[in-house]
Amino acid sequence: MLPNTHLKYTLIDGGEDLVVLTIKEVAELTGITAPTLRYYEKEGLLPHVKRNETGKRLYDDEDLSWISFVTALRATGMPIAQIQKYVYLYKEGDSTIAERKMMMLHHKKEIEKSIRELYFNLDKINYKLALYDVIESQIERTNIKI
Amino acid sequence: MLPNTHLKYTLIDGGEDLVVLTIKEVAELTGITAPTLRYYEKEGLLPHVKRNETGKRLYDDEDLSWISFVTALRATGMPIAQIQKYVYLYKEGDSTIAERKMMMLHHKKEIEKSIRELYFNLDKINYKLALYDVIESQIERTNIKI
DNA sequence: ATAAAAGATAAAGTTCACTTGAAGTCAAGG
DNA sequence: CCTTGACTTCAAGTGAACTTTATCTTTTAT
Repeated sequence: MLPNTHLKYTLIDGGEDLVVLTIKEVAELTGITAPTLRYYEKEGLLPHVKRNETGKRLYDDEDLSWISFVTALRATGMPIAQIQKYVYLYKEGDSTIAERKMMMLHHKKEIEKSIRELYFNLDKINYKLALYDVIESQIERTNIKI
Repeated sequence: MLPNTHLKYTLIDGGEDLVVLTIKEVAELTGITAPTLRYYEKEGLLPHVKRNETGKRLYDDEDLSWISFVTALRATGMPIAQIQKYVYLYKEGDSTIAERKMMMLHHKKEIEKSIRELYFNLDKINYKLALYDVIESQIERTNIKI
């Protein structure tokens, strides 16, 4: 028996054992559904996800990093198309580092703008809540029961 | 000639002059397109928008307040359906004040959660940017030209 | 050995929030 | 007068991001 053949998801790669996960395990781990993982991959958001001999996806550490990164970009409102472009540049290699950095700088500014706008609008909600507090204290003072 | 008949958009209401705006003017003022204003009204997000004799919309101060409020709710991610519910409760009258306040408190918490999540993901982007800085300084040290 | 579970692809469907188009009415300017 | 532009309604269309369905293959468990 060859070493590690009893371990379902272990590959030998340059003498280094790499644990790989099935799509189901990644879905449970990340909270992203399997269909969405397949969709992201099809759209080119997840480069170099490997397959086993029969075509089933196997996710390694690097894939998990990509998923985490893509999730952060999505959660901060970056459109799929822009992430697509970023991954395309990444695949182009080191000559695109400057452009990728620019994209991230720009996105950082966008996130900061979103945060500022949320605070601004939160103020309006807080003002509304303050009005409700005034109404409540008026009701108390006048002894009106609801 | 009756007073004010030369002013297109002025009504006399309880001795008080109220300036009212056309949908086009409101669109320019708020940045919300006329179709969206109609859509919001149709969906019940804007109560008591008046019309002139021929059915054209006329927006007064109170309508502008509602638009501003609805805009703040939308910009902070409240779905149309929930704003609908809020306006429905508003129309029900004072007996729904407690529930409306609860909705706003809950929404405030959601906004605060969104802000926390944005900061959390902004950290990841900043980490990525830091990596790019490291790469750049490496390039400088080794005198590699791109 | 075989039934059930898990994975694959491709295409169609869903949801949300608008946006656009079609067709008609109304007011102002040349 | 009559054309132009701003309004109206209602219905259909759009785009983004998934999600679901159908059909087929592979793996796992009894």
